[in-house]
Amino acid sequence: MNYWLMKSEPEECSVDDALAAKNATVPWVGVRNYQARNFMRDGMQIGDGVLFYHSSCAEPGIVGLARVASTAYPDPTQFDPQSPYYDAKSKPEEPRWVLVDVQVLEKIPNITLPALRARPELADMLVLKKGNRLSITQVEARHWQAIIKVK
DNA sequence: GCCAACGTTGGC
DNA sequence: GCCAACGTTGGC
Repeated sequence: MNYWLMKSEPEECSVDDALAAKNATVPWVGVRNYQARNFMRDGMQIGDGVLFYHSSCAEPGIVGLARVASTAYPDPTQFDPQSPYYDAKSKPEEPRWVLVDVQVLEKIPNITLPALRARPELADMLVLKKGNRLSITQVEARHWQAIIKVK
């Protein structure tokens, strides 16, 4: 069992959007970074814990608890010329990008970036590292536990 | 809108 | 394989 933090722009898919979806489950479309893709493809298992994070917004932070709800499968948006995530170089017989389904279990009061930084036990979370742009990072069990306690 | 950080691309 | 240029992310 692993834990992850997954960033989503609320304008794209907020925690409320995800909660409103069928079974509170959304396909995590649009990841176009190999490291993040590899986490989904090779690292994630159904049932893994997910911290739902809002990025590129007024109050970035952790806004929900979720779980990995599927194994990895091809991201359909890579084949859709209308999609901003379209990738002309990806072939259906050899898809370049995959995704997993993410199911929100609980919306929590926003644990903002400043609030995360204020907690010494969370200080070395990957998402808080300077220059971190990765949309999916692994979360250590101790960090997960601390956040469950704080929420 | 600015800018630091970092990933990707492409010429050589 | 190197590395400069360029593009993107994301906090502020």
